[in-house]
Amino acid sequence: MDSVVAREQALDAAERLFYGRGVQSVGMDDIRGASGVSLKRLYQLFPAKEQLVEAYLERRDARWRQRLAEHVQRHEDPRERLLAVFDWLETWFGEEDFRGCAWINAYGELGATSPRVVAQVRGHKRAFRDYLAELVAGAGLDAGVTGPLFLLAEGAMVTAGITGSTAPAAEAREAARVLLRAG
Amino acid sequence: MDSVVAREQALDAAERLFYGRGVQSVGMDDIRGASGVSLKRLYQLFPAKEQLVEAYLERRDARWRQRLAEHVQRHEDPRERLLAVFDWLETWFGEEDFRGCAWINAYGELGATSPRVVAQVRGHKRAFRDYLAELVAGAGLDAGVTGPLFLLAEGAMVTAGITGSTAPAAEAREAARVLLRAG
DNA sequence: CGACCGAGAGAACGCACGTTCTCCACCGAA
DNA sequence: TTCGGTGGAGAACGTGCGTTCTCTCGGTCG
Repeated sequence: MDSVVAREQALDAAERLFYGRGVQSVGMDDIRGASGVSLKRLYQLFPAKEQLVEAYLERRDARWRQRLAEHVQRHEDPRERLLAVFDWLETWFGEEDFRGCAWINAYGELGATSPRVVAQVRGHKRAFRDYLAELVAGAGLDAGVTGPLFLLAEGAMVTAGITGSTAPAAEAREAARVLLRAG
Repeated sequence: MDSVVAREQALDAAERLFYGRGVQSVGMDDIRGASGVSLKRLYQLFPAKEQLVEAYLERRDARWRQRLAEHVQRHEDPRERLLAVFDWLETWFGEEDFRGCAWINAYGELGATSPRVVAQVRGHKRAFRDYLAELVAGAGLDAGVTGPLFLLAEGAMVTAGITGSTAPAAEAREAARVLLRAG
């Protein structure tokens, strides 16, 4: 059935609007207007707004990690792969609609009131950290460098979002290079 | 007049509630209930909720940076002072009501809709970064290490908030130590 | 052809909340 | 004592929004 199409369209609109303007300032009616999916259908697909938010974060998580992995896999050298993470952050930060990390923003907006959103955010960050750990292991490095690399990446995301600059990615990459050499 | 007292009480309540539950889920009536300051008075002191939010962030910024500086100043050695920043982060993360960085959270919640809040957040982060730069200069280090130290601190704040653990502070401190040695 | 079923448009409902207004009790001055 | 004004409690107002309901219409099956 094309309810799967409607679902995709709803999620497309939700992602664009929630990410761009924040969750709370976007009404279900805005989603309907932007997606062309009627309210009735929206509530059939997602029994409440919170579930739409959850689905938005979930789908974005899958896509985000896949895009990152695709970029990283283009490199052969295991150490280059680690640094490629920061290169990818830079291209992400430079995208026109970049407005910071969707999960960090969602945590700031809903972390105090929605446990389900908190779970999504923790899941996403854990997955990202695990992915870094894989890359670290693949490069034969001490597992202890995973934490610092993760913190550098998180700091870069937050700072790029707040300042609207891509520079934090290069800074983080440079710091990562030093850490890998010294650690 | 004790309008200055009322102002302090209002800001005390605002800080407790806004930080603990997020800005949007706290109503002006909640502020009144928690502060004992009547709505009429609240609106005399702050013409709109947004200005109360602004004042909350501003006062918290002053206090936050003073607490940090006080802790750092207890150390003599300039390099120790830099590391003391991360020690202080750890005690901050361990406070009972810690819910992440108030400015990062505020940016996530209101960054898309309130330019005044964005200005507060940028101002706070710039001040923190400038303070780190001072410490770096005082230790006779290359100014280029300021950025990485800042990113480590930001990453630690965000991660401590999301995971509810103090561990990111120690991780960041250790990474900072390595960077200072290797840079 | 006619009756039913699904879906869309959008009105309606209930509630929350930012902001303002009303009413009244209190207190200092003439 | 009376008058004016200050401030508090809380009702009232307007709006926005999450969610549900109604009405209508097009299509499909008997």
